[in-house]
Amino acid sequence: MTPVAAVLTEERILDAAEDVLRRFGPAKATVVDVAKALGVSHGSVYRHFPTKVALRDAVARRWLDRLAEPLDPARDTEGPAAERLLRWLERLAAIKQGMALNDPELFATFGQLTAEAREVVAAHVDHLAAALTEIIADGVRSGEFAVPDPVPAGRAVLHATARFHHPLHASEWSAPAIGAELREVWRLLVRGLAARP
Amino acid sequence: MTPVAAVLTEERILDAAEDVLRRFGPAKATVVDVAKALGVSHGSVYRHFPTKVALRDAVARRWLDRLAEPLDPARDTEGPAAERLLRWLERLAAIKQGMALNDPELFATFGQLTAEAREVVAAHVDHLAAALTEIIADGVRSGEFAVPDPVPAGRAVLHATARFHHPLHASEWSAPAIGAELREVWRLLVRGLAARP
DNA sequence: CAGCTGACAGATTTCAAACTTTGTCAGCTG
DNA sequence: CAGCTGACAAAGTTTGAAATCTGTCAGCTG
Repeated sequence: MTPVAAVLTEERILDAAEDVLRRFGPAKATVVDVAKALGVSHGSVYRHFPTKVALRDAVARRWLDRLAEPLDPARDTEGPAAERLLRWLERLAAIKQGMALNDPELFATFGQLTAEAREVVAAHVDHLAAALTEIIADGVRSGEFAVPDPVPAGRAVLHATARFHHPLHASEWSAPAIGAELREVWRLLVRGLAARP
Repeated sequence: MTPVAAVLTEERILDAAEDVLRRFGPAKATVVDVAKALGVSHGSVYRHFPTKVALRDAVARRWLDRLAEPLDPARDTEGPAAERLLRWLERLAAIKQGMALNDPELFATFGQLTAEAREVVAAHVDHLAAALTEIIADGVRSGEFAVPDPVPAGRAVLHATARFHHPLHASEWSAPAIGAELREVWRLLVRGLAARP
């Protein structure tokens, strides 16, 4: 919708594609729409991205990276690891649930990529599991937690809380008790991670 | 396919409807198909079930009950509660995963009912949570577990293992590591349930 | 007269033809 | 001559008319 005559960079294409996805959703967005928004022919878009799928993946990658930024464990180092873990899980849930509310079409795109088991989503999941592993390893270092290996523990915590952040469960997030349910699972998990006295 | 002239009971209609659902799936099965299989007009089916949805729910109810039978905690009382819990979770996962493989159309019906949040599925989930609560309460009685209230704990364990039995996650069940992942989550959960020395 | 039938209205689904989109590439253009 | 265009084939989607399905009910039948 802004056919400005400027160099056609990957950056500009991604911006336009994200906008088109946000407005039309994954089902209706087309490469022609993206080209139209840039004021070029759709053939030009194919000079920068080999397929529509590659373009969509690139949009998702950028956008999942942006989204995961506030989940860097280095950003919250106050208090016991158990509490940092709860805050992290609640932040993740809030991010996903907020996206589902405020950006339903981009969220639907994310859901589709997850259903298709795209590599970009696997990378995002690995990133989240690594953040959990970091918090758990930190708890082990301080003597608060005692697990043989923080890596599978991190993955297990992510799996055990799938209901609260996995896009497949989005329809369950409107239940009023969902926050209490997350805390109940967290309670069990931190007792499981905790060192014996 | 067996137009035997006999009394038209709810039982016989449910049998026929289950068969039709199994063969055609939730998307293509019609009330006319069910009537045809019974050798009656579709109007007759409506004398016994008010709507197609009610008929489908009744088939699902009967079939979920049958399916949950081997999950009665009274059927496995050997050994520590922690191990009974693992066996129960593995049995649940095996039942769901086996159904997805052997009866894909009925499983798809179940998935649809879950997505639509039908009451019949809520009852099934309550039943499963109650079974978990029973195993946990048993562990508390024997001093093996120490939780303030086994009821929310049972629900939390069911939620934390959603990835391994919830129909939304069916596509993830073909991963070879899925069994190990379940045991990893279980390990964390039983440590969380366990009494302090 | 209890239980089934079959005709019916309105809603939903199917199907095939028309149209749109994807991905390629020969050639134009600044 | 790097980068873009626009015409094209194959694949996929939309559309609307025809067919089917759902749910009702007056009347038939054993």
